[in-house]
Amino acid sequence: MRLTRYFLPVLKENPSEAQIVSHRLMLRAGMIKQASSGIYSWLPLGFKVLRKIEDIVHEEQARAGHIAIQMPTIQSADLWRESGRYDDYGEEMLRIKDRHGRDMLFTPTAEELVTDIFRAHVSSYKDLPLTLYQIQWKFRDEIRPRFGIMRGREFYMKDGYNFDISKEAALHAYNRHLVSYLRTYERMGLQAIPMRADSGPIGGDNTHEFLVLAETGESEVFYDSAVTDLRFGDREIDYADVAQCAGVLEEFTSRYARTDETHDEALFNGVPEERRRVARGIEVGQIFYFGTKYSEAMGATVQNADGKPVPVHMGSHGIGVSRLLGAIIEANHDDNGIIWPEGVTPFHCGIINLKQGDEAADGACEALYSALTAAGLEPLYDDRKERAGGKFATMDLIGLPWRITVGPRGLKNGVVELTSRRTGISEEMTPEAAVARVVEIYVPHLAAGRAG
RNA sequence: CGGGCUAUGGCGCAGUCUGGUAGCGCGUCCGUCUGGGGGACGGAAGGUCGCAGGUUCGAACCCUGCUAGCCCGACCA
Repeated sequence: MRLTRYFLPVLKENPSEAQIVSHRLMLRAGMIKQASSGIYSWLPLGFKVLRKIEDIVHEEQARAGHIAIQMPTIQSADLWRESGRYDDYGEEMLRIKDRHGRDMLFTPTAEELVTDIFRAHVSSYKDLPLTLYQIQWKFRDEIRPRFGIMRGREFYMKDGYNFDISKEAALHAYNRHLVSYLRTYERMGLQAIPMRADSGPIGGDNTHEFLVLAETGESEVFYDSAVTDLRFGDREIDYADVAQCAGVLEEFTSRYARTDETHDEALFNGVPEERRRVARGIEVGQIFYFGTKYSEAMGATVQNADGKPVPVHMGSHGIGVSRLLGAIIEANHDDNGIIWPEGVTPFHCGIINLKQGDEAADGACEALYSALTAAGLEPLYDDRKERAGGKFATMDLIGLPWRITVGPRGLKNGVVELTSRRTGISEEMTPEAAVARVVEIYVPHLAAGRAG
């Protein structure tokens, strides 16, 4: 993309409404625009990152054997009355009446609808296990939206639902989700720590929240610092392997790690003092096993091997897709702007032409642009007739992890400059070497996507 | 939902107390000189001052009502 043809309305000054860094930077980098309280339009740069995150979630869901569907945002109240949640959910649920006066609602989650789909079409244990998921807009009418998209009213969320014949099978699904979530977050450059959590209105006993440590997090968290040393890495995983998935769960959840909701001071004191940490975290996902709560209320049964109807065991699992943008920025920024992890960056590499109109500089930039594009990468070429300072400031603000700087001075010696946004370290090299290096950097990230 | 506050050009703000031609900085557009971290100079566009009513010869400013948004708290993925 050439910046002169793109739509990137960056702001030099901080909008007064934004309090936390991710909100400020998203507004300044021209990623979002508030439409009303807690509701945002996604501008090109923000939308691009949102889709990158969404792609990673889809890829990892597919890898775990889960199946994508799409359910409506506006639902009839009838199903919600059937489960009893129409009254339980409270003011947070946005209720709407259609022209006939029928009660409708804007979905805050979809257990009822997916259970309705299931009971209509699945009747045999042979069709299990089954996990259906969607990535869809949700609405929760927060009393007080804040922190930009981190706590908006409208938000984009992956919600998945597993259907299994037994508690044992459903717990495997639970473990499988935990594993797939660890992979998902790690691909986004995030460390999200599973912590024992509270189930809230979803119900159920088994539940973990995934938290990204950040000073601006809304939850107070207590953990054994040993959990921050855990990495999923590139280990091979067989999602059908019950013992292996259970092993990962054990590895990642055996140490103390809880939010303030479930914090137990006595247990926490059992952690060696030098490893006890109290911090704040942003919740970016949660997994639940809730058994037969919805299947019994809504009659979602299958016939087992003996021909007897039994209610299915279910769980639901969410990833806050739009919220992840905020969490990623909270965890990856400096005074000059965002620093995108390679896995989610809107463009792989920036190209700065220090002297637009200079024949050598223009030509070298065009050649770099073509070479990167041909290698399957998306560069963002700042071809504006701006001064160098302005170009650097914009590039730093929008946070592309790699930047190639091209100027007449360097070109006289046959070199351009490759700079890491994260470390600030620059290296001079030939344009060909710079392209090769950038391509090499992205090889694992592109491969991770294809493998899904 | 309690408490506090705000609304003036795309963004940040002054002007309101004390009514009298709507301003500043940044950004945007045009031009010239520039050119390796937001440069200089010259020109220009852009605002029914959140909405409705009232007071007044005259309202961004005073009065009444409404709406929207922000912050703290409780709540929450």
